[in-house]
Amino acid sequence: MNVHSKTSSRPERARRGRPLVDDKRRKLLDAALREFAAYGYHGTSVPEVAKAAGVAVGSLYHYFRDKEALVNEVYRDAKLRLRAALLDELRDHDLTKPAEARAWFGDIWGRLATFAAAEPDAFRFLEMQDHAPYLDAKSRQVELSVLLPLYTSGKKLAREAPVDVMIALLWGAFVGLVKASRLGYLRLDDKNLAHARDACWRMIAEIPRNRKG
Amino acid sequence: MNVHSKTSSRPERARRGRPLVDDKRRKLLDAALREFAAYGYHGTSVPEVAKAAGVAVGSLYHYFRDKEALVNEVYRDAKLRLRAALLDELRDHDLTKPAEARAWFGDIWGRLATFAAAEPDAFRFLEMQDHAPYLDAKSRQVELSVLLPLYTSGKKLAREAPVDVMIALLWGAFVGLVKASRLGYLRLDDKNLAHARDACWRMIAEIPRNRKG
Amino acid sequence: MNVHSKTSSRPERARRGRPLVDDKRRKLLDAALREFAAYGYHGTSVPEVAKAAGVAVGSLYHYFRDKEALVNEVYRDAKLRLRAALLDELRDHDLTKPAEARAWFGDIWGRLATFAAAEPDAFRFLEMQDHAPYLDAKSRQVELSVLLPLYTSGKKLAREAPVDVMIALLWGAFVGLVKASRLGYLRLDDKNLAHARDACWRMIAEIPRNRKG
Amino acid sequence: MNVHSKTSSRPERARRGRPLVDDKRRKLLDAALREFAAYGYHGTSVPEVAKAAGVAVGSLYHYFRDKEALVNEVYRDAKLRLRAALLDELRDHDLTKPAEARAWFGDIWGRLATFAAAEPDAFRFLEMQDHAPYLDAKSRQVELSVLLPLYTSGKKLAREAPVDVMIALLWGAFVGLVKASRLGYLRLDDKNLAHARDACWRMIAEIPRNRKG
DNA sequence: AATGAATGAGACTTCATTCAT
DNA sequence: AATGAATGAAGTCTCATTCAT
Repeated sequence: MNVHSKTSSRPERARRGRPLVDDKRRKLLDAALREFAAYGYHGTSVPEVAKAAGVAVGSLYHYFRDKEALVNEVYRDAKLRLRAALLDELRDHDLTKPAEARAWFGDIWGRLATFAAAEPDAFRFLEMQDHAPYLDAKSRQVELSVLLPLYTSGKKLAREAPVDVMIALLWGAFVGLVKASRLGYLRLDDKNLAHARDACWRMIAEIPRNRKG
Repeated sequence: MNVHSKTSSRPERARRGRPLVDDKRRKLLDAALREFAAYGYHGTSVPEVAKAAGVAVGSLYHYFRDKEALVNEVYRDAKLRLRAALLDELRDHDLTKPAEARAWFGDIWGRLATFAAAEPDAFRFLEMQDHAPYLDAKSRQVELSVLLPLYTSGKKLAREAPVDVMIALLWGAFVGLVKASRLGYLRLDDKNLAHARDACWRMIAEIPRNRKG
Repeated sequence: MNVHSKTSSRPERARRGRPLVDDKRRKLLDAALREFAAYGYHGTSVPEVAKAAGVAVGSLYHYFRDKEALVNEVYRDAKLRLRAALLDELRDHDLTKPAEARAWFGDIWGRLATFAAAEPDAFRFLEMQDHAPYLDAKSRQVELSVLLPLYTSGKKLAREAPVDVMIALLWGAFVGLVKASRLGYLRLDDKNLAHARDACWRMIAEIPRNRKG
Repeated sequence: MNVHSKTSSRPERARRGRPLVDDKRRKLLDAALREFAAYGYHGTSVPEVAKAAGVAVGSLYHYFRDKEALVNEVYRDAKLRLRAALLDELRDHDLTKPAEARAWFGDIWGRLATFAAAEPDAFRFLEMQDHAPYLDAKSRQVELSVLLPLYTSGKKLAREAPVDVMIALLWGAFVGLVKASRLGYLRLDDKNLAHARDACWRMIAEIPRNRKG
């Protein structure tokens, strides 16, 4: 069920004695993500997380200093998986060529859609609320490591419009789409996804002025 | 009792005996909005709200049955102000005519931007998290009363793309913009707002058919 | 039963509504003193104190920020009563005259004995352990306000021996006496108290050298 | 590494294979004494002790049934070292002769001072609090084995004053001295120690009868 | 013998809610 | 209407102790 252990933040240190089989740490991260995604940070209690992970409360505190350390690890864990889904092995494009830019965008969009579908909890948690109040420096670092590559790519694409604005709009649009789907306002099928993708491409791809002349 | 019409929190009606100055109910709604916007529903305590309103806890419970009733009223209060800001006295347009459609959109966009700037707490609260878990029937009714007019207008505008998808994208894009601004990723000045508006218009305005011909 | 309300640290601010009759704050301080005296700070739980005071746990936190604030207030409360018992209305003596010095000491000793008998919990608590780890600045101030007058008086009395040493010995001797009595090693009756008083007087009253000549 | 091994609870039996260096039991007793002396019984956690001893928690429970058994062993261990320091090889005096009595007292005092200086943690722990609540029968036996010889010697010395009172005063005075020194109220140098010794001698040495004649 | 992950009771503290004044 | 003291359930976290390895 869980395929993303590899991207966990803890290095795979050599184990003595205890088997990796029933990795309580992993179970706790997964359970916490589910609960936080469903009820928010403040709406989730620590015993709730422990129970969902099938672990005693005390054990949770063996792996995480406190509740805040737990959210931070959950956050980084999810964010890093999002980054991987979005950026890993992304083909090198020449974004100045319209056709390649379009293909690049289609790729990104597909990855986003795949991630949102494969890991609804991770996506929901990452977008559900202001994490700022409890994120630590390390988590903010991870946050940037996702944004910066997007800005860099965006720079090559943008002509007039400010990249930051375009990224905010695009990201917000996709989040709005998923949110509306979750609330039952629409169905996120392939057709709708394609429509949305094209609409978003129109949004960020400016019509070249000189093309008209 | 309180209709909070003018977008401002204080209605202007003529008072007789009791001074308007001490409208505790209004103070509580305003304070609660501020706190909920800043810390979320679960992150805000009832005594905190009472204190921020300069009112005793007991009094809060005189005006609102419990915390849940309070959020619901805060939610409706804010949402109705948003609806008013968005839809009140909206000129009747013939959305099938491109120019008028464009003007209509510009109007909507301006109203949104004005609301987000004038009532940052209301905007933030309304978009900050999943309210579903505690919203009652009446609140959901209000939610719909904002969405339906948009859908209706959208229908007239849309040709191929599904309205629900377009609304979700547009709404999400604007929310993303404000969120990015709040987090310090960009500055929401007139120039950026205009860029964003144009980009969003490109997103929802479909390519005219005759262009293909 | 409780005669020391007057020395409580809280000023007698004008009360509205609620009666002073069942002063929960006072009850909590008294109960806490009893429990702390019996089991020590770390050996006493907050619910234990609340229960002993006949009050709900939550109420305790209404009066005291946390457990540490509680001990500090208990400490100051007890220490101030000790100071009052020891120093209030102490007659002015000319400590350079042997007879008056002796009378002064007899007075002090009697006051100490009275206090230890009247408030065994207060005496035990104050001497039972190192309070340093949790005492705040205000409490340390109170601590000094008891010691300084003793040092001042001691200065007038002492000829050769260092005052600080003499005070430490005297204080320790009395504490040892009370402790031994509590542990059942001796009975603290008037006869023994008189013996002890005379012994302690011999300890601190140096034999004048010139008397021999 | 450990200077008080001689009085340690472990007899010096001839060792074969395992080196004495890694005597975990000893390390645990020492670490526990340090922690208990610093934070008290209830203020010290078992994992804390294990960590300070450089030993796993599980191992601690291999050597001591539980926390209470541990304090009891620490208590006896320290108390026996105190007894040894105080009474071992104490010369036989004829305490009825004033000069010998004085010498005997000087010896005792010196031993006390040496012990307090050499083993501050042991001294502090033994005097820091009421151990009664957790001491078992065996520990109380040890307690008596220190007191009884003192009482016996005291009997020979005392004429009028009750021995128990004198011992309590003397012991308390010395404890008060060390405590005041630890709290920074005075410096425990040779001069002050000599002053204190003389003062205490005055306290317990009764005025010769013939002075009255 | 040794380890330290695992446990759950219980510690400290907060908070939604009530109610006497 | 208004107050805020009072309550106890529930939240976060610690700790003595056990046990598989």
